[in-house]
Amino acid sequence: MFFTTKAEYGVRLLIEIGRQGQDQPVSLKVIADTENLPLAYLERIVALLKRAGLVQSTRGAHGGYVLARKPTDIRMDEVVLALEGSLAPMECFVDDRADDGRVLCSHHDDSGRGCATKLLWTRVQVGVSNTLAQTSLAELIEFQSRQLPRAGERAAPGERTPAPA
Amino acid sequence: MFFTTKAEYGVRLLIEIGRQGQDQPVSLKVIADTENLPLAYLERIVALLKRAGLVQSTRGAHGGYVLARKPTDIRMDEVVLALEGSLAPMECFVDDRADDGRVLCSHHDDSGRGCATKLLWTRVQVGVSNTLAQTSLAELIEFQSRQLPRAGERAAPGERTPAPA
DNA sequence: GCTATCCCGACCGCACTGGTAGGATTAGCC
DNA sequence: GGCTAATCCTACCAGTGCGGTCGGGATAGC
Repeated sequence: MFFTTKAEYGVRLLIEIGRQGQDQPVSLKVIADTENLPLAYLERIVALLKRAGLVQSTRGAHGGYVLARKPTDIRMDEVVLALEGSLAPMECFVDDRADDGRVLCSHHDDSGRGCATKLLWTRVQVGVSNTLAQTSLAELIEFQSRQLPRAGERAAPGERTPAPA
Repeated sequence: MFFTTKAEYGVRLLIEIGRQGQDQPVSLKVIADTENLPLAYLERIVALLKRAGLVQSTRGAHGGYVLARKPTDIRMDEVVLALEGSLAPMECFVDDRADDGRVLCSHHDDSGRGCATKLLWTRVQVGVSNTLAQTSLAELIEFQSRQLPRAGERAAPGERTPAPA
């Protein structure tokens, strides 16, 4: 597994904000309750989303968070990048370059050649990035709403949707 | 970053075995020296590759490892899967299912519905898997050989290939 | 002023990663 | 038969980051 719960919780946060926050801000407490997630931890995660300009906050009573943009304009590559800090599939591949732009690859810096593994990880990173970019928050909100027809509603016990392949 | 050095070192292992081991087995010592990697650690990594049937070993003096198949028949999704244990992008997504095949998702097991995040991580996993599957060991060996024209040879000091975009 | 909420830094246990140590086993070779 | 080169195996260890908690400060509605 390579993404942490930051990505999981953060995406859920956005989905819930999108679903419940049409007109007024959504408090973390509500989300923590409905999603059954630790509030204090969510606070730290939503800070990442705010820093990335994906949500806006209102302080004080009846405060909370709203999406900074329309859900159709929020792509998941932005979101995951904000939450995880990087989409690089390998340590030696995170974007810390030398001043001249050369990529530092610790195990080949003596020869200075482009390593074959770099080719591979580049392809992976591009693939992940493209995949995430092709999913918008709006799509996930819509998917979620199909699963739970109305906000707060819950499936009747025993009536479980068969896993959609 | 989400792959560990196991994947990095393991892929390099295979490349070196493929490059140097046309006729005779390649010892880990040689690889550890040429790639400047810790021998004892490589031992544990190559064990993963052997268990997955990607390499074969010969014990004793002049022993070492050879590829179990032609490099063209070794796809990187197999390799990374063997090394990392899983390609699942999320913990709640690793393939440990209930007996009936239901996927366990810890945060939604009370409602039992497919979560929207699952949709997202599924796409990512398929994307990564496809990307890796489209790269064969042969391609990486060839790439590496272009960088270092002959085995053991090294670029003249100062003559550095410009990073191939 | 009370309370709900965002905000922020410190702290903490745990698991895993990356790596080491030491030895057992196997096999070529003189 | 010994020496040596190599695979194999288990245990160990330090560091780091993850997931989570705690306490408190700032802010705003009522």
